[in-house]
Amino acid sequence: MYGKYEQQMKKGVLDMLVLKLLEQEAKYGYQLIQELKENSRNVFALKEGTLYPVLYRLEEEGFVETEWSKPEGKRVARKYYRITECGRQAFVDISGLWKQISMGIMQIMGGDII
Amino acid sequence: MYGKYEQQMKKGVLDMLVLKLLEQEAKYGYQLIQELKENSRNVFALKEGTLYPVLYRLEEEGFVETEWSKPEGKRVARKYYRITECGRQAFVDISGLWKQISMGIMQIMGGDII
DNA sequence: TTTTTATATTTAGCATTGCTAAGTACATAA
DNA sequence: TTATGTACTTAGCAATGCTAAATATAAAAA
Repeated sequence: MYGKYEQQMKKGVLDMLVLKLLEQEAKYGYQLIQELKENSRNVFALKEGTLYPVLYRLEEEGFVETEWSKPEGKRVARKYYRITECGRQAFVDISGLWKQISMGIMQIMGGDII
Repeated sequence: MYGKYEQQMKKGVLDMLVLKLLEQEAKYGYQLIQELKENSRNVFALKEGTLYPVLYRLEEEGFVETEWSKPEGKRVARKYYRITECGRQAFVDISGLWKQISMGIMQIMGGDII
């Protein structure tokens, strides 16, 4: 019914969420999809066609670096994404922005958001 | 620097914020711009070219109705926007969606958002 | 009277990004 | 030999916030 709002509201935060998950250790695309879905309790259940373009963008901007590797016993090779120093700084700045904006929203929404 | 993220993060919430401000009483465009800016402490400082298309959309979707009126002593006529019953229901649903999504974000972000 | 200013609305066109949908590739299991 | 599960890629659409500029009017200033 209001699906278009859901889509729009997610804009701009995916980069931040992916950087967050990469803060601890390098991960590959499929893994990120699973973790986003689990950690957000199904709110961010992305299709591949949504996540991979995010990763390519992050790489272009220099926020992550990639490396192919095929762990033994695994079916196919995986492309691991590792956050860069630049990416860590971006994460700090972008999440600061999100704090600011979500505070602005809460101030307008008042009691309607708890 | 990260201005594009700011722009994207605001997507989808403007409709909700405008409906929230219209919940109490009918208001006109310029007034909404000022209130959004003040209430959000400068986070949502919209140009006219941003707000008016939002209002037209809300009208098309039947969430608001409009009426021109020129209060005495005022310079120009104003177009007042009044929320409809349908708009009130939409507000409830859209703000529910925002709660859900922002909760999802917080769950992934953990301590980075407080 | 004429010009300036403040108020208020409208519109055109761009950039970004989440989505659907489809396709590729390969190793293991049936 | 075929089917399945894992993993990555790409094309193209839809939605919306932004910049920029134009229009209109009445009150105030010159």
